[in-house]
Amino acid sequence: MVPIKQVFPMGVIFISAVYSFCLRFKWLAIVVPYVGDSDGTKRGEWTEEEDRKLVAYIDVYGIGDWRFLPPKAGLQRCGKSCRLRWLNYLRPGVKKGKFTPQEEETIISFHSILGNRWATIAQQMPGRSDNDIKNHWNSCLKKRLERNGIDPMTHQPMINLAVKTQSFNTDCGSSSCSTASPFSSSFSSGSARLLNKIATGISSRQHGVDRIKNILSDPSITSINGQEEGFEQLKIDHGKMLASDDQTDDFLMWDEEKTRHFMEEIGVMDFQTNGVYNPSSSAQYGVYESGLLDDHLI
DNA sequence: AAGTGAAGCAACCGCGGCGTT
DNA sequence: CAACGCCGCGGTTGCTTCACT
Repeated sequence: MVPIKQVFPMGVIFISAVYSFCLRFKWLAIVVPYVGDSDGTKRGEWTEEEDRKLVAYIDVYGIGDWRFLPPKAGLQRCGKSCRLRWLNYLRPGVKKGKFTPQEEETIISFHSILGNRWATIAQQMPGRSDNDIKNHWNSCLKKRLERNGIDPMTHQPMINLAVKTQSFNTDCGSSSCSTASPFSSSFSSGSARLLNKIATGISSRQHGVDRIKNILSDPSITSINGQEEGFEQLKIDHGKMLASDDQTDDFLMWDEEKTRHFMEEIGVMDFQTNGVYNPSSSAQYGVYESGLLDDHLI
């Protein structure tokens, strides 16, 4: 008879070994089934069987009401999860694998105009889902731009912004103002919000893809000068706001009127309707023109 | 060989817009 | 016109893989 003192540690080791083994080979889902929500809907990774069911159902009945699709298809998933799985993975023509340099260039170019409007950007890239593009941006392109001294939100060299931000931090006597980073998070997030605000006005559900293409092909914003003027004005306005004491997240303070004014200045509001966007002209945004994003960096 | 961090990817969550009642 | 519910979008999280030490 083995004393309990000796059995217990052995048992613990055995159980953890089994657990690790199951986890490593994804057998845990079988050994310990994931229950999911209290209503019985399953969550987590999709199995091949579930994929087959979803594809088979959509092949026959097409995409209808996502709410009622799961029970009809014999799936214990919520409609949202089915939709996501279909759009990002199972949909015919969906392109997997690495992004080509051309695709990356296209993403950067569109992002410089549209901001984080991933769905709109995805419409310009057949086969790529918005989730795919978003993931690639967040995990790769954004960091690459940052490494090369380009603010991924404004698509402008960060050096100027850094100087301005540092002066802001110097002016700010509050201990809450971080001086560790050369870039103010509030400015970055503010810029992002501004760009998204602008993009919201010209893209997605409010306006069609054709209209966005028109914007992108508009000579008034494709000219480097026009763009620089716009950002110069942005920086001037930003500087003015920094001078004021009571505004830390300046761009949040922009109302619709001010945003519209800025958009008019950079020529976004008064666009013409002709032409098709050409990714090869992405140098127009100054990113490549600056020489900071050379071929070897891509 | 083991540990650790970065990168990549899949999926979930919460919110806002829009259509319907 | 308000309330409600669904859908789509963007942000975020968590897991796996890979590279490096």
